[in-house]
Amino acid sequence: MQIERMIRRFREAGLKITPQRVAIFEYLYTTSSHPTVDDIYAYIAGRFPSVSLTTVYNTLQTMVGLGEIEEIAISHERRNFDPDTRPHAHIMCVRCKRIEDIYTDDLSENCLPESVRKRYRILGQRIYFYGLCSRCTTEK
Amino acid sequence: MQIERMIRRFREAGLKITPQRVAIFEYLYTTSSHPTVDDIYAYIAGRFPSVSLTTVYNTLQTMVGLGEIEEIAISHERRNFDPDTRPHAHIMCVRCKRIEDIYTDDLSENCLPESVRKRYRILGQRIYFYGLCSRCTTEK
DNA sequence: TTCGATGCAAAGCCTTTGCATCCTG
DNA sequence: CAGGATGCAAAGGCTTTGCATCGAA
Repeated sequence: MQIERMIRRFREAGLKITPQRVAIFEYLYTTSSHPTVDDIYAYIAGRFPSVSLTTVYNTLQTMVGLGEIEEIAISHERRNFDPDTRPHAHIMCVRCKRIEDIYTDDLSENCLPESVRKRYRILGQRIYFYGLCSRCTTEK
Repeated sequence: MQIERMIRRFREAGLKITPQRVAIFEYLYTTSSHPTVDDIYAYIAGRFPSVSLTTVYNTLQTMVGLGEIEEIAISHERRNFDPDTRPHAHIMCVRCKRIEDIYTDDLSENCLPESVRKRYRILGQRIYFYGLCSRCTTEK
């Protein structure tokens, strides 16, 4: 299971397992969405009233560093995290800001011309779509 | 020319043409890069020492609203703007943060499955690549 | 002359930093 | 027991807001 995996991952990296960190793992891997720092903080604070934002920031940064979660830069308004590191695209509704995963085979690595590819060591890729979801198209 | 075009665009939209705004147009359309708010502010301030950040923010927001420039969300660290609104991708060096344009025919609209497409009115798309540029690979 | 645009200062967010204390390993 | 992790408060950036003044049309 994902949570056990993260615990192992942290241990192997010489990092300590704290109840706060475990709670963050739990939240990340049992929520289907793409939580923000505040989403995570709100949840953890429900279980550890004394938890600090600092801890949430630290842990998320550590997990990003381990390559276990990814930051989604789809919007400057918010910083969302994605515990699913398989290559996939995202679509955000510009009105309700909800983010949805898009899984597809064609992730257009191919759109990278040779001229660029030979001047970079490619480390990652992101594909974002923006639109109005059906709910927001209807409302008002 | 681009600057004249923007002036016309603003007039048509019932907006006023001020020297500050013209200076912003000039900077945007004579710089090949992907400036941040501060890049733009620094330039304008060189010509209008009294210019305020507020004016830069306002004008950029207005231009985004008119669809004349685009915000690049490739990084949460900075907010970059792109005066080139033709569909194209970007690649950022994760070390020096430089952003480069990538023009290519295959912009993988196709990677959007029917199941998603029918639930959204698609408004835009962004493709970002992350890598290490040759200069940064060599250095240090 | 009018109403939008500007500039300044203050307020607001979000994120990071410093440091003493805590607790995992 | 040692060193990493936590929590708190303060500092820092960036962006927005409010408001009086200015100036394009």
